[in-house]
Amino acid sequence: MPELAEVEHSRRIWDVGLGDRVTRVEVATNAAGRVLRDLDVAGLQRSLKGQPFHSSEARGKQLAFRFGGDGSRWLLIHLGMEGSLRVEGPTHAPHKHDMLVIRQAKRALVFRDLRHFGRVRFFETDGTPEAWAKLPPALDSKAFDAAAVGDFLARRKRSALKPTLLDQRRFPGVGNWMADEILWRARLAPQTTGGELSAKEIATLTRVTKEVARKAIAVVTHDWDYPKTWLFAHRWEDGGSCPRCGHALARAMLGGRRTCWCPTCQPRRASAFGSRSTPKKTL
DNA sequence: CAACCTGTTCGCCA
DNA sequence: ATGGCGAACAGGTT
Repeated sequence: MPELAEVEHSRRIWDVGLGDRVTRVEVATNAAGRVLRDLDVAGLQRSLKGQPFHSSEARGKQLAFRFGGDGSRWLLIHLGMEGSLRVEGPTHAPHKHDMLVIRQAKRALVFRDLRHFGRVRFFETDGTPEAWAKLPPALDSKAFDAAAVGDFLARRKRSALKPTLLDQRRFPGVGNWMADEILWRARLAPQTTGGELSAKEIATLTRVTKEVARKAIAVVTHDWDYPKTWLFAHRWEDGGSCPRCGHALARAMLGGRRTCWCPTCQPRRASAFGSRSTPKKTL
């Protein structure tokens, strides 16, 4: 479940190969039509061969690995649902779900994706590839503020907050568990609609989103052990209870996603009942 | 063994 | 044009 923090962690895994030259690039020969769609494989192999690994960057759930002395060769990877980056020995024999194997003299940098929900793209350009430049403002950026969140919620005033938080165009990096963690901290029921929030609640939601993003990255960087004070540590358990008030956690499908919340810390509003019915009024 | 789960995209509908 | 929502996608696990 690669979300923002796991993606940032994944980025660092390949960093052991920074500065070293690529000797060879191998791609999955079968079952990779989806992950490698629109990828010019021959062009990628030709372009990376002999080039040093220049730098890496993560934005939300997106990863960029740049190659070449000037970093002009951009390998963009999205891990999908269960994709992972790994470092194997120089003689690594590709696993059947290894979508990409970038060989260097001392190691192999591997992108493995069992579910084939990931995506690999490649661009060679003097500037920044458009696919990278047009990514939305990161959660920790100044542009991600209460005004931006408020605008977004205003356009989704009848949508539940849970699916809205999963929208990568405004909340890049937020995934299923982060969305639940954010709503729990903000004391907002996941069924609450965007139009129901006060200005103060929008400010809280924005602040908490930044906080969860920052702390999740810090946790992953240090010991990968999410504190028991987080909803995250309890949401997977059968039964689990709220780490704040001890009440039994509630679970339901919302927007097609398994959702966990505390019914007492995150009370539903009267107007939220029946929110799945068709709106009778539009503006 | 069919259902499940996950993030994104796509298609359809209003 | 835009929002909302369900289906599709892949395949290991239950």
